[in-house]
Amino acid sequence: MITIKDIAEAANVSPATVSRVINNGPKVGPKTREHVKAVMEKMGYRPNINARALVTQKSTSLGLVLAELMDPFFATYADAIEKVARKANTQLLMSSGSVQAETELKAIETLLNHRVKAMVVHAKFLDDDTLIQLARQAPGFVLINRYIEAIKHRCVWLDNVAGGRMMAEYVLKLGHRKIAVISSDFAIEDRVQREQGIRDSLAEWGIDLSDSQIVHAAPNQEGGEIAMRQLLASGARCTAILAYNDAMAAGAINTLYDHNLEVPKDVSVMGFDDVLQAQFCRPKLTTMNYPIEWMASQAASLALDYAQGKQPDTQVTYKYLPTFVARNSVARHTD
Amino acid sequence: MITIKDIAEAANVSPATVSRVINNGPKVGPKTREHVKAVMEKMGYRPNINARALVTQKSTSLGLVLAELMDPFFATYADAIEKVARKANTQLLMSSGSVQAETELKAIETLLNHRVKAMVVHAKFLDDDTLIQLARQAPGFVLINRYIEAIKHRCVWLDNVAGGRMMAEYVLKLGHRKIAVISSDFAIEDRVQREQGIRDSLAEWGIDLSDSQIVHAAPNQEGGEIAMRQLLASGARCTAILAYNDAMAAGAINTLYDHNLEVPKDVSVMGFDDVLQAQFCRPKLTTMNYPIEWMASQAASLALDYAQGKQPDTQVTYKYLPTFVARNSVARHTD
DNA sequence: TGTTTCCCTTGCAGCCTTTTAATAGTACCC
DNA sequence: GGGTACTATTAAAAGGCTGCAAGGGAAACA
Repeated sequence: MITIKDIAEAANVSPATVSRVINNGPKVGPKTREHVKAVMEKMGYRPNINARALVTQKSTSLGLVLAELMDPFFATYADAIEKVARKANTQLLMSSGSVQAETELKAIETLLNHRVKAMVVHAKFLDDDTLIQLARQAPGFVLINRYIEAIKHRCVWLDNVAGGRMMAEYVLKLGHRKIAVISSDFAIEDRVQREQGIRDSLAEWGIDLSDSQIVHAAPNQEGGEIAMRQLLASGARCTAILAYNDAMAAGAINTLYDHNLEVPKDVSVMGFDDVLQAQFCRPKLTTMNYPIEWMASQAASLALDYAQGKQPDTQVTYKYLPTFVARNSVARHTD
Repeated sequence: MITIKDIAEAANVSPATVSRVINNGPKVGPKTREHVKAVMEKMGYRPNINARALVTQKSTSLGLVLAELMDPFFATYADAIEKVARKANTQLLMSSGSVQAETELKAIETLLNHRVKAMVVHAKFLDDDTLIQLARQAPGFVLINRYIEAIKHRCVWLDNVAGGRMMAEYVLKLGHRKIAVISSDFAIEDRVQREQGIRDSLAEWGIDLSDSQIVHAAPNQEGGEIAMRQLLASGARCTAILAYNDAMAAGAINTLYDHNLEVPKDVSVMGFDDVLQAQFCRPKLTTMNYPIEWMASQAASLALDYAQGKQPDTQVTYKYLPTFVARNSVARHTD
């Protein structure tokens, strides 16, 4: 592999000059610059990013931690980050596998070992203290979909409680009173918060959510199917189902169809996230839009900014609200 | 940031010894090893991957080039690669944006600049010669979804012609004779090959595919809708539609519904790829399964092997065949 | 012509690791 | 106790690049 030294020799200048040409630095005469460029071109020079990272003490890549690319939610998230990275002329260093505390930690540490200064981290299993401590090690460490007070200016998160409330209020206003919840069985705060929001809202209308009206299963389509079957089997009659996400909602709809119940005529079903699946589903899902694209963009920009030494704006907070998306899976309830 | 030298000092040994402890190298006494380990733990040492990459002359990361993460096809592809990477204990260095020759080239060059030895490349726009030349620069350069004779042992590809044939044969055997094709308008070989396969098969049955029976549009749901509208508007009556991919098939179905045509009762529609969407669609899509997961795994393993100096097996070829997936969007045709 | 100024260019040190060749140390055998 | 045969350890160089401080040359001025 051909180095900066080879170029310097071939062009009859010093490595330092070549370096400056490469980095478009100042203090290089125009004719020298052209000449060096020509030599580089001719010899097919490739800067060694590793050497550069070593000497400059930082990696140009943007780190990314997520759970699983197959999940359309994460795909959207990763895609948004990637777009920011591309615009900023850096690549993504991806550390996937955030499905349990141990792997999550490993993913983040890998990025730190690479001396990545900017990273967007999706971590649901590590505890607050660990994350705070890790955040200290990279100036551009930004947490997405999670809020930790001590590092709040590095958190880009969704108000899940509000999201839960919005779901419940919507179906309540449409006349539904018998409401069931299909939630995730993952031990993460999102689901607890959304359930909380739903409970709060129902309580305000004087409705109590009994244990039989809330079932937990894996947060995917199959889980939705299973949960719905369980709900039907338990005999709990309801006119509206609030699902933890679109996949579960889609699963619930499948099961309902199998039981000859039409959506939304007989039962209304509401999703969350508004991933592509919500539009492919029949009927198209009424759901809450999780503005993950914006959030991810925001998080990536923030990470890049902090990595470059920008100080956090103490005024701003990066809390996002889901927005309501009306489609065809929820209908007014009339007796 | 704390370095190997700091550890060496604190532990009263030389950097070389520390290095050997880190890498589980030989020639270190057990008590020294333990001691050094303890010091590293205590001081929170993090190996500098960049320095390591510089001295060893290679990056441990696995490179990945693709078009767009949002596309479920690519998400599946990336996910499969990521799984292999994780198992091999390396991270992904992702260079996205392979949507035109220029960005494709840039993506690959970025990886080469990182001295990545293993990479899986999805490139549809660069010409053969350029790719051959680039492949020379990384021992573990593997091309996916493309076949180039000169570097065939580095190509993991799908037989698209055979795929096209299979589609056509299936609907022909079900009695369809009036067949239309909704294809992509991208200038890539896949679509040409699939169309070729379809034409070949039809020709064997004495059927000619007229120009009015094949329309091109963007390879997504909207493109499918547009193409289908165009087809209907042109008055070309047909009983079976062969789509370039599942998204286009789903779009076509939408348009058909809008025109009060039922799928598959009135018109059969067949997709390609078998992405998640094929299952979410109503009716569920009959389609061709593109074994991208297996192919991606294969490609990643191959890349890693080659990067480690393994010689290509000249006997083996990495051609894959799509498989037929029967669901509910295609029916027998009866007059 | 001699000096100053300014701009362009260079030499060198340093970034952190790995690795090779050499050294110090230990154990063993005769 | 001197020599051999290892083993554990170290010093030093290398890897490619950047950035600082300093050097060189030419133009401009006196």
